[in-house]
Amino acid sequence: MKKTAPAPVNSRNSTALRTPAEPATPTALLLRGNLFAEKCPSRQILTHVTSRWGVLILVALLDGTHRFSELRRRIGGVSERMLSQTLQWLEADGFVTRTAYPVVPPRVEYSLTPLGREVSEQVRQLTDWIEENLGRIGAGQPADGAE
Amino acid sequence: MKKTAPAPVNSRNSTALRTPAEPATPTALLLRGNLFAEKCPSRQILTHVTSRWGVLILVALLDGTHRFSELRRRIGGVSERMLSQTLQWLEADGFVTRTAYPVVPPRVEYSLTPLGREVSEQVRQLTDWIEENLGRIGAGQPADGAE
DNA sequence: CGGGATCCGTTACGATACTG
DNA sequence: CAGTATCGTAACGGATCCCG
Repeated sequence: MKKTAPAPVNSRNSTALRTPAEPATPTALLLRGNLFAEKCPSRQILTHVTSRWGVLILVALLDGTHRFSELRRRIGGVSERMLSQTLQWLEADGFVTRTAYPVVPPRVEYSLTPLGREVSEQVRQLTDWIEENLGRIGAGQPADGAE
Repeated sequence: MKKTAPAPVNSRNSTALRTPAEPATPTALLLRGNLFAEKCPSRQILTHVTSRWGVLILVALLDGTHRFSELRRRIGGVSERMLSQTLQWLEADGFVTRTAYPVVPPRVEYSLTPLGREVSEQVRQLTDWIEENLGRIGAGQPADGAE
């Protein structure tokens, strides 16, 4: 009997991923619980999760598995480059699962891990708050129209 | 009777502040409730709140008023420029109150507005989650040591 | 002396084109 | 369809100067 479904490949060859900034400073004090410490691992994670597209990706994946192009279409304004990059960060952090089906045309699906679902819930609470309180925000904001 | 305390000046002259990116796209569909729409106001706010330093500033201000230099010292790695810039965003959004005392040496204090306190609480829940679950994060991460 | 506006180098970002 | 490579642009980060 032959395989009807191609064996999906999870993750890629674990290419070492680094966060963009964080230029490394002398004092390497790892204050684990201190978010404000520059070298704290939590800062790294926070950078990924709260990155411009990370937030939207996590929230988007809350309603289930999505393909690359679906995410791209859904998240307005994201470039392929950044979508790919951010997904790799989140995958390396253990928040997102990447499943590639070796078919043609290629099919890659992204979904949240149990851990990822937890963060996403937290992120979602934040975004929900913002959307619900939009009317109260920006009192006195110059409404950027002119440069 | 003369004033014992100098009159503090709240906010500056409302210099028009714009977010860095968001290059303006053709379709100006304002889907108010849709975070994924590029032009949605909530995206603007989200960008400020989840910006690299915005998160840390909001959390830092949760325990009360802080001076500029205090924030700078507390938030490891932030430059004066970015701290100032981010504070201006948050002020324009109505999250942060800037109070400048016309004394010498100058004294400027930043604190959360009631609205700002609400977002900060949301942000805090996220950062707390990250710190508490650090041990579970990064399973399989290549532990980037060399480049 | 504290804060932020300016100049300049570095780096991430966004768009396009190309590969599997 | 799902990315990676390359390049131009613009934001970021640091140092300095200026103002109060």
